[in-house]
Amino acid sequence: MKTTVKKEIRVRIAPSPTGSAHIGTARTALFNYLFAKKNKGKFVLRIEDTDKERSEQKWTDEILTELRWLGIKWDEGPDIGGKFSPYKQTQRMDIYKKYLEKLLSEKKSYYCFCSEEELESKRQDQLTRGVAPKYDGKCRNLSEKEIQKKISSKEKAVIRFKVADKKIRFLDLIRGMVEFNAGLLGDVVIAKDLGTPLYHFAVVVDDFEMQISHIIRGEEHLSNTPRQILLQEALGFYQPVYAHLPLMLNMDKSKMSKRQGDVAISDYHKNGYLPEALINFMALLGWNPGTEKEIFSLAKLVKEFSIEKVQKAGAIFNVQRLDFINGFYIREKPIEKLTELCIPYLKEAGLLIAGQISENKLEKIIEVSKTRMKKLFDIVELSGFFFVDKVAYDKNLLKWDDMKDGDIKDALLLCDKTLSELKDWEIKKIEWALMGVAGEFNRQKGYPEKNRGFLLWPMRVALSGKQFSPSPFEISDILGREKTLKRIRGAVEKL
RNA sequence: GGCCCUAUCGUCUAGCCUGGUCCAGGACGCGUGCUUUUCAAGCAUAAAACCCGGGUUCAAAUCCCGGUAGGGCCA
Repeated sequence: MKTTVKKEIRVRIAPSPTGSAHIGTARTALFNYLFAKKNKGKFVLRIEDTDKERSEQKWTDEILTELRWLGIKWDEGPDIGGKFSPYKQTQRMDIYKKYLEKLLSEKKSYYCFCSEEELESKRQDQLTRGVAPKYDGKCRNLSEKEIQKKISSKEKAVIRFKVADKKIRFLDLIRGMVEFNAGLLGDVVIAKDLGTPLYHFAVVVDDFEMQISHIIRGEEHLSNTPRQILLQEALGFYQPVYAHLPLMLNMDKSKMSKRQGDVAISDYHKNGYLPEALINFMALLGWNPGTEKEIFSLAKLVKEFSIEKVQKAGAIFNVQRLDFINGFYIREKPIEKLTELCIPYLKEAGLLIAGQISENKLEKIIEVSKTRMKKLFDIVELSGFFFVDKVAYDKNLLKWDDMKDGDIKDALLLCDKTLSELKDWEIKKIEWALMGVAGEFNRQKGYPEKNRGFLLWPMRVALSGKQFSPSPFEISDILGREKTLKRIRGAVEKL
């Protein structure tokens, strides 16, 4: 067995463009990227589009877009130097054909003429007998004559690989020694014909041709590994080093799926998760530096990463934790940057119309809202009331504690009066003025003196129309005198 | 069904290799308190776990064996 490990570290991810780029692809990409950068190696992106029917260019484009968004850069692959080949399988068919012919001529694989129905009935039979279903090797030893005859009479055929009946052991960087009994597998179909290789065959060839040194991929591929190793041996290839990453799981511990939440990277992108937050979160799903540090930039991850510290067990993709990390990164963002990021969401919601609001004011809005944001999209709900002319709300919301209706009105009238008399419309002055009259208001009404809610809650609701919002001072400051007074008077009229 | 992988608070995990410092540490979430007009943020604080059963040992989360459970792959 050749286990010549390549000196140069080269890793890859090999997504199929058959649907929206999956979050699992992002995680695998991240770990490959970290491993490559950590070891001064190369990270290769290969698009596996052997499945011609289901592969589409738009999905390839999406993979590229989302990986770029995440900041995971590949060193070789599509779009590097404007070239797409040699990393697109559909453009490499002659290579697969060459190896397929080699295997065939060396009798390491063979044409199989068994029909679907025949195989299916055998399978059922094996199942009912309680035996593991596997191909019985019927076409394994057909004579050259028989083969030629069947081919010339255009009988439908596939190409099978002779799977040796032996034990396959390999070292997995994460799991240690793993052992399989290949004999249980049965001869596997590696191509429909010379021009149509199947996944298991194409990966093996590509990984060799691209001189991949380490194959870091999801655990779902663990049981595919022995047959790939056998194929490598048959073709005289070296054996790359394997590392199988723990899976990302649904809440019920099954493999992450659409049914139970978002699985497309673009879903997270669109909802306003920050790439750095998603990266940080995903890295910590299955990896831990062994310290109590939890916030890592991509660059820091590269520094600290080591594949030995990767966990073996699958990890539940806990959105609550992602939200926390995302909120953390949002709060850390410089305000100009954060504003820039929020603008598309406000525009999309029809709240922000170009030129209608000054940049400075917009930044203030984002600033007072950001502690409540878990994701960028939240800004719409959080700050909508700043952008509209009239706020709609139930008048019962104006009531603080056990306030009487008349008192709510008086509170609002007092706010109106106090603010109307205010000379400079500045946040601190607004606050001082209102705080200055709050105590007296409570005394007159017989409310506990220090509970300013009796004055401020009705005002805050009048301004925001919301149960939760920034303080009335912050809102007044941003809204400006005219709008503030208008909203307060609007509330009075409701009562 | 067969094969393989996995197993520490509800969740992500530290500790396990090199047994004692672990009546198990951190974080999210949840509870409480402080701050406070609200919510959020911030700060403080509580509750919360070694899958089970044997063994080895003076001593086991840590080593060994056997179960159990969950997951993946194959079809």
